[in-house]
Amino acid sequence: MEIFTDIRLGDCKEVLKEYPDNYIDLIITSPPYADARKNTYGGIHPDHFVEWFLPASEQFLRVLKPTGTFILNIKERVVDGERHTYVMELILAMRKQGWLWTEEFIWHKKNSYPGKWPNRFRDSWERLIQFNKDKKFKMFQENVMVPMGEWANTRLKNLSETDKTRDNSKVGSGFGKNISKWLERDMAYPSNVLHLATECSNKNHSAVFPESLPEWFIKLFTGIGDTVLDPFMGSGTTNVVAQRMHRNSIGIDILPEYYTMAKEKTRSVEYILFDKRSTYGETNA
Amino acid sequence: MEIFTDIRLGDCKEVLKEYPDNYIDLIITSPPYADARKNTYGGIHPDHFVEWFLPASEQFLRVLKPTGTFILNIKERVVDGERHTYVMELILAMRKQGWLWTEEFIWHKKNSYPGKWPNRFRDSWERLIQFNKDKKFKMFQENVMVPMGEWANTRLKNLSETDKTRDNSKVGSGFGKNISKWLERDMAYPSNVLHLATECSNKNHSAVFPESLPEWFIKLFTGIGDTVLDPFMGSGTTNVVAQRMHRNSIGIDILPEYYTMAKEKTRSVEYILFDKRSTYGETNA
DNA sequence: AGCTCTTATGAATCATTGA
DNA sequence: GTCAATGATTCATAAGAGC
Repeated sequence: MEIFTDIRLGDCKEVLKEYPDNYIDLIITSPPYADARKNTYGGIHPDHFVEWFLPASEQFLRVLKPTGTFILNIKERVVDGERHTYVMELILAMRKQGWLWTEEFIWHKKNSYPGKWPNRFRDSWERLIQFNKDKKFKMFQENVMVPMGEWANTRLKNLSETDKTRDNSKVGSGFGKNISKWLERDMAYPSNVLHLATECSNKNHSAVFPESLPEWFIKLFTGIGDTVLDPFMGSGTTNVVAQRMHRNSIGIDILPEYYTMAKEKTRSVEYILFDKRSTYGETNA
Repeated sequence: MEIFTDIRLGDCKEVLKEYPDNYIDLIITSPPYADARKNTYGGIHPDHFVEWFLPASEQFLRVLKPTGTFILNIKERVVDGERHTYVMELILAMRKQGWLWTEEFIWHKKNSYPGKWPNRFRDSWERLIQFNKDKKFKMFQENVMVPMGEWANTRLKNLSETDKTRDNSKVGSGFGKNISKWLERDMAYPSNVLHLATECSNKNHSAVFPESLPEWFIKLFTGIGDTVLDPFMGSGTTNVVAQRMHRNSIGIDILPEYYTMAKEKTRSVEYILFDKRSTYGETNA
């Protein structure tokens, strides 16, 4: 199967006009946080973040399939001792635009930036806000099941003691079967809290997002051959991961440096995959 | 030192009118979630939650000291497949009332109940929203420091080798003193993500809140002899904890069952403490 | 190969200084 | 006075070095 990786230079709200309606399966992105990257993106002021973002999200709504999902990674900054309200205002405004606010995942950043301040602790979480066009959307929960670690040992033991008794007393019933399924299972569905470390390498890019983050959502919301969009791609992490997972992808960024970097990274992955395929092909096929 | 525990029956926005301005050091509460406890509290519809809450928060703002803090434990419900927006609307409305939205802590509920739904995973976090009256407020960060763990031992040893060199080269400087402080430390400041298990006992109360939750915030934001308020006390967990920690406390609930239960629990704690004191007194003093 | 040990650094925040 | 730049603070992770 052929898949494509479109790396585009330009403003996403303009570039996306070239794409048809209901075309994308998953949009996942981390826009430049308000005022956070003044040096690289020119600095959107927190007070103007919503009006800046809405024309883009309007295009996202148009190109997304009705069964598709939009995951927005964002966190409000502290401004003058308070958390700014632009994220909440954005969610309210996007609902008026027609989006459904389905869920909010928490990304717990285990290795958050150190520091000590008189009024607050280290900020070690970010929002992963899920929007949809329709109440019915694609979700492949079984693809992101996690091994039951210690959690299982303590929790399942407790459950099993009570339930095994009931199991014995109801031998042959459907209930018993359910319990045994539970016991045999060594994988569990995750919750809406993700524990991932930020990546410490990759000095080139100012907004590093660990590969496991897009990977998780691509597994959860798309199948092979589906199409993923990152409208603020930065160095193209999402596209690299999508390519590796055999998903089509589109990445857009307004900065030439990022465009070049992402082009480079996705190309090199192609080569690597090609090399591996040929190497492995000799021994396996 | 004498401390008091006031358990009151009534509507908090009315009862609080009896208390003076700038009187409370910490307000911590978990209001009846919109529509979540229809059977016990009469069910506030999500669409009317904000207008229902604002008269109460106005009183909270009045009775709180300028150096005090208000911690609101809340999570939006899923209504018709979407997360409802009443929490965000409440934050925006409370800021207009004069509150500062200082921070949002995440309570990660490690043992949230397992379950499976077609469109979402287990909800294993809640918001702990911090509001203040003033940018300058009391905070005793050192009271909630956490052990650094095994890993810290190795790391600190490693650091010391590098830093001792620097120390030697700058003998007598303030820098050297800093390093020695580092070496002696085995505790680290926490972040804004709290990992607590929910309590599974206490089936009587419909909004169970583990004792460690009020305990953490009482340690962080109050000293001995300060006054804590829980305006939707439920079974009185906050007051029991405050009493045990030698803080004055006020608990208010509109339901006679909770009033009675909280009266009972705070009284029995008094007795237990008294018993312990007399018993231990014989052997120790 | 598998360990342990070492080092660099990540979407941070606040107070102070300078323009 | 307002706004921008600089310095101080200090935790968890992974990549790299060493054995």
